Amino acid sequence: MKPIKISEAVVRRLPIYLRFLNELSLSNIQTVSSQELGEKLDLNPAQIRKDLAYFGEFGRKGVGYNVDYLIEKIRQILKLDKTMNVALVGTGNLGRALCNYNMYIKDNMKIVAVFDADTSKKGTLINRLTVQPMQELSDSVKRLDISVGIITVPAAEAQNVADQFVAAGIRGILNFAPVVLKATPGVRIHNADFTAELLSLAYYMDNINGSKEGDETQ
Amino acid sequence: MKPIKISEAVVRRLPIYLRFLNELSLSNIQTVSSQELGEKLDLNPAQIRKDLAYFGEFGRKGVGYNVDYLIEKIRQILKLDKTMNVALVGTGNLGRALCNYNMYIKDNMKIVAVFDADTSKKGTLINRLTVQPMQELSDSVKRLDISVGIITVPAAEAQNVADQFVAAGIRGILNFAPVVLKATPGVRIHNADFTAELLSLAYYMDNINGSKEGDETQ
DNA sequence: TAGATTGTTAATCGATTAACAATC
DNA sequence: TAGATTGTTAATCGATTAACAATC
Repeated sequence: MKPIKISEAVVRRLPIYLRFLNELSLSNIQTVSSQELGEKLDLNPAQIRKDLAYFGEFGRKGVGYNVDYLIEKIRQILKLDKTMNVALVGTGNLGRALCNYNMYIKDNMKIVAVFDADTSKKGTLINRLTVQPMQELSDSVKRLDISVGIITVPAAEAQNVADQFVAAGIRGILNFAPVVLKATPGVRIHNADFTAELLSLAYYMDNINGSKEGDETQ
Repeated sequence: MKPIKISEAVVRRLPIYLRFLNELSLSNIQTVSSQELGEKLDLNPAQIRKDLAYFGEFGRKGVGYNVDYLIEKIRQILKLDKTMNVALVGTGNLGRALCNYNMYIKDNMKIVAVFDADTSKKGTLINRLTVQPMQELSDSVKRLDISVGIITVPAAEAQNVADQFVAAGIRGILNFAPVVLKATPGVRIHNADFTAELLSLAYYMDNINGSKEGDETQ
């Protein structure tokens, strides 16, 4: 009832928790404290407790969190119980790799349709999916109940693809192209921007042990 | 001289600025204001001015920023003038895609060596690079002056690979595996974690227009 | 009971935004 | 000169951390 706004930072940490909890569960560990989670995930224990407390009282004082129960709860929060259908546009190296991946995405999402603007690729098979031309995108999205779009086209074409996704009624986009995309407010865009990660990595690398010498910029 | 600490958030925005400036430069646009940048990049103009001002006075009051000059400056800040050599471990779909990519990485980084723990892959060619066994990693890193490592192995093996990178003297790691890695303080780790992006995307997608109904968690 | 650990409030820290004098 | 826009300080906002009562 109380409409407490949950910050993005919090939501972004949930998958990190979930992953590690899954590891623990596989090792048959039944209980974990915020202290232990914090150590393993490089986070402050208080932050972890606070994050989880936004969604309910999942722990037991003096004991900690039940691993499997917490997994179940986080999966509910992230809506990983229901599967979502995904369309991917752009069958370059990265796009094809993602199609073949699929195991990772399987957690709750499944690529069910693949598109490419290059009509010469029409009909090509990628991991049992037939590459379709862009003209079929809107129809397929509706017919296959696709709610998420993945963009793996060159930067220059990404906004155009995003527009087509939005027009087709998609509600979430995972964008691998190195551009800032615009969409209507109802559509959520997440960026998987490893080129930016690589560029900013260089910034931190010249200083051997954290201190800089002779750098005019600082 | 004054050792002002520049926050991560600031450094992470620099590549975003750089990209858009490159677009402007290609369109022969010579000047841009923080206002225009803000509109295109969905950022507050004051934030952009503040970010840039950490590194120097790059703009002209009443005029704006000279596009090419700003590009040059940001490239200096991010150290994109010098090329860095990169090693990649894990020649699955994603690893191979990245090797074939390379154009994007070319900005300042070049994959010069590829490794895989699977010895049956030894000698395989990927985009003109020969897959090497892990035993050769340390030697190659030193011989080829490699300073960055890319990890595209399964989660379970990622920490082991990271440890080997660190032992070999690498100073920056781009990690694609869905785990939190530990490294010694001198080594910088950036995560390219699209599976986490995908998981958190689902969270935001059930609410058609931002308001939720009947959700017990909030 | 004593020890441990949560959930939560309060304190701190940091980042974003607003405002405006300086100046092109 | 008038209009525009920076660089920067101050105000605001939000997120992280510390602290501790509640309680298992």
